[in-house]
Amino acid sequence: MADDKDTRLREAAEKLALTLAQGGMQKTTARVMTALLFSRQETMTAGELCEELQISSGAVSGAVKQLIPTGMIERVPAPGSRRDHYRFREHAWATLMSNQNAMLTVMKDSAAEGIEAAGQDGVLGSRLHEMRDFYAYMERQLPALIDQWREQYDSAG
Amino acid sequence: MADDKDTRLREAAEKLALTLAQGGMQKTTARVMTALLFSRQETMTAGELCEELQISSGAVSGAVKQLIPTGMIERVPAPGSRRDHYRFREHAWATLMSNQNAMLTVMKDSAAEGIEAAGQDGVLGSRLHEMRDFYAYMERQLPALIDQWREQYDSAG
DNA sequence: CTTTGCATTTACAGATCTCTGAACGCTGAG
DNA sequence: CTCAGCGTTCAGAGATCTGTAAATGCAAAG
Repeated sequence: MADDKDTRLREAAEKLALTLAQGGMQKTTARVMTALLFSRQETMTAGELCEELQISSGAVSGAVKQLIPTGMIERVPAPGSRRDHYRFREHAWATLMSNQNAMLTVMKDSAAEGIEAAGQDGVLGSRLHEMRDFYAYMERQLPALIDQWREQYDSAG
Repeated sequence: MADDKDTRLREAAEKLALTLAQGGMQKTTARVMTALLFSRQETMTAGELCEELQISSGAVSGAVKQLIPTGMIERVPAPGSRRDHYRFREHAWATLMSNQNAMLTVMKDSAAEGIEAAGQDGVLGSRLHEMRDFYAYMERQLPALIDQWREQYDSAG
């Protein structure tokens, strides 16, 4: 029974990992992330990840190396143990979306660069103008949206 | 002079393509997209894309095949010419962001699936609960944000 | 109906990426 | 100071992806 639910959990994790992989994320990286996300435990060691996902310790090391800088997971100091413990980070989703803001900035800047070279006129000018306007708008509004969610979520408990 | 600006334009296009490629988009697909985006012309033919990007016609065909379904570019009926003309689509950015809504739904559903299997309690329960709440919120608010931009942009002209 | 010009498809080759297994290095225990 | 137990790094094998060139398909023009 608990075993059955565990199976469903593992399947859900793998399914999501596959979707994320389609969307550009490294396959193993995605699997490590979803394994931590769908784990019943608070944290998992590298060894546990190896066994659960049937991958080498080198692969885990590499995945973790990609995940930590994005803020999705974190290394947890493990007193009394030499093994590294990893945990899916609190508010990771909000962090992830905030990181996407960087991409919005890139897009906006790229449009601005084009306008600088081509001017505001003509087909190209208006195309780039719309692009710059759109991303400037999103760049301003998205963080506000995330903050709103935080407030709403914190107050609702 | 115009040549100089054209160079800057082409460089800006390639630079953005590279960034998009880092973010998971196919390299050639990204190059085709940015070539159309930064083109002075309203539309470009497949042949022009081949020459500009120094790639085969097969590669163009493949890239276009990926780009059209996402709504980023469109095929333009070319009366009096057998060549296909392609154009960067109006409001493509808003479309692109709307498409991301599908991903938000996937995330929300995945969280819900996990909760169904694991319940709301425990570490896992609250982790998934936060995830579901966050994505449900974004799924509702993002389309509204895009609409707001449209209104603002249309009225400002 | 044939020809012509283009787009598309496909098989293949080349490049790239990613994992594994082993060597290496670090840190804490004894 | 040495050993044990990890994590990390690295070279190489394997798989995957992607672009090219050629064959194929299709549609308009003559």
